[in-house]
Amino acid sequence: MKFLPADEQLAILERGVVDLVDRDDLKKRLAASRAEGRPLRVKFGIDPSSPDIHLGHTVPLRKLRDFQRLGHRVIVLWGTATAMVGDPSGRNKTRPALTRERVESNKQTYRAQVGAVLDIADVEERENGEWFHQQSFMDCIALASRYTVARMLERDDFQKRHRERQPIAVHEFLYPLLQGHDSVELRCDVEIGGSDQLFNLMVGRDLQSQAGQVPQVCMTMPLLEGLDGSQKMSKSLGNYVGVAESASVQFGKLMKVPNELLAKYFLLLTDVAKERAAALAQNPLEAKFALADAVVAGYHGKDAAAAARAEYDRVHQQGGLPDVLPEWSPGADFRRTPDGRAPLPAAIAAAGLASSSSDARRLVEGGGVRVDGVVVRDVKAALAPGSYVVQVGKAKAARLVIG
RNA sequence: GGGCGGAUACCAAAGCGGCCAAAUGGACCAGACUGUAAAUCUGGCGGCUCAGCCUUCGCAGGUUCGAAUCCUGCUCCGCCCA
Repeated sequence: MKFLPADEQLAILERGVVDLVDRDDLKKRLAASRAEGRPLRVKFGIDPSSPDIHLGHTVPLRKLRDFQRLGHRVIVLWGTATAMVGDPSGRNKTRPALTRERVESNKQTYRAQVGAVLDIADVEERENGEWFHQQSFMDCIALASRYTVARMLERDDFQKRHRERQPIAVHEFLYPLLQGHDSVELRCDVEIGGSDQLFNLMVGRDLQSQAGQVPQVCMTMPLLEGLDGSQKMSKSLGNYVGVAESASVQFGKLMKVPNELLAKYFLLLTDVAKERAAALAQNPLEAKFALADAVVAGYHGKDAAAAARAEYDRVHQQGGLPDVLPEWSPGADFRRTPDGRAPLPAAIAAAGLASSSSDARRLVEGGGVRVDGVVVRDVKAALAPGSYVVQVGKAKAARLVIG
């Protein structure tokens, strides 16, 4: 493996980072690695605590990919042990512990999605259960003895919770130690994490030096705000773009990114150069198209991205229909009118275009429902046998076939 | 272990015997406007065979013609003292 000169690598690796502890150290290591032809060991820990990953998770993953492309050894550390503790970072309360089975199944779905960003075949996959599931309680005490309460309390979120008299469970104090110990076990040169992870990463340095290793370089990436523009992207908040979502869904969602966030999304989710992103920013709509194009192409390919764009154009700018129209027909238990027609609200709900027939009824009353392109406001409307295209709002549509 | 306070819809938070499917704000949905997004305005926001009916206000009982509102027990949470 031939490595690029250290400063060239550094230029790529520095893109988008928040903290780099420290830069000179990284540069030296890159130089040494090049001289010796030895790749750096770069760790990123993932606790499989929720089943799907979204663009927010891909920010550090993309950084790993940079390392991977530069020829370094990328280690994805599955936190099969730590997931059961729960990382307290950025949380204001203790989170529920997961079962071992749950962790394992989450890991499998995660793994497939991580492969969309990294070359998974060329990743060293490990899990911290390898060592933690073996260790005894005495080992745990030994680990705990390496750090003081005062130092643990330096952490912002612990400090805050302590000040506000929010409970901090004792095992939460252990989390940073576990994560740090992983770096010792793996002899990491570099660890990557979200910017809320800096403390945990730094603990790794301390534990490494105590173990006689050279402390790792810590690199943190920004947390990505979701589509609402304010809160961290998360599935539970519904402001996310999932890695596993279809091209047209991803495209549509990315077109909803707040203008203010465009530059950040370009920086962290695409390889588009800063200058080009700045030039694009002159025209937010075009910039957004370019962003959606770049991201969607990364997960689904250029053709799918182009198709998604054409579809978006048609659906949102011309009020047309999506490419894929789900089809629905009434089942045997669907209640019809005496003359065999299908009541519109019930059909809309059954077809999944509304959450309930009451909801569907309100949508009809509110003028949000079109049948074959014509707004229907009559709640009592019913569909005679035949085929209809029913649209709810701009983006939801289905073909209803009444037999 | 002792004392006090609280549990209301997705979240926050009013209501404290009938006028309560439950004020208000946020989130969300639909409409208008807009080349995207934002802002603004309008309507909606438990369910149903919908001018009516049914199920909700931590859980289980009780009082009452009538309970989210009163009583009893239970569960959980917060605060204070030890």
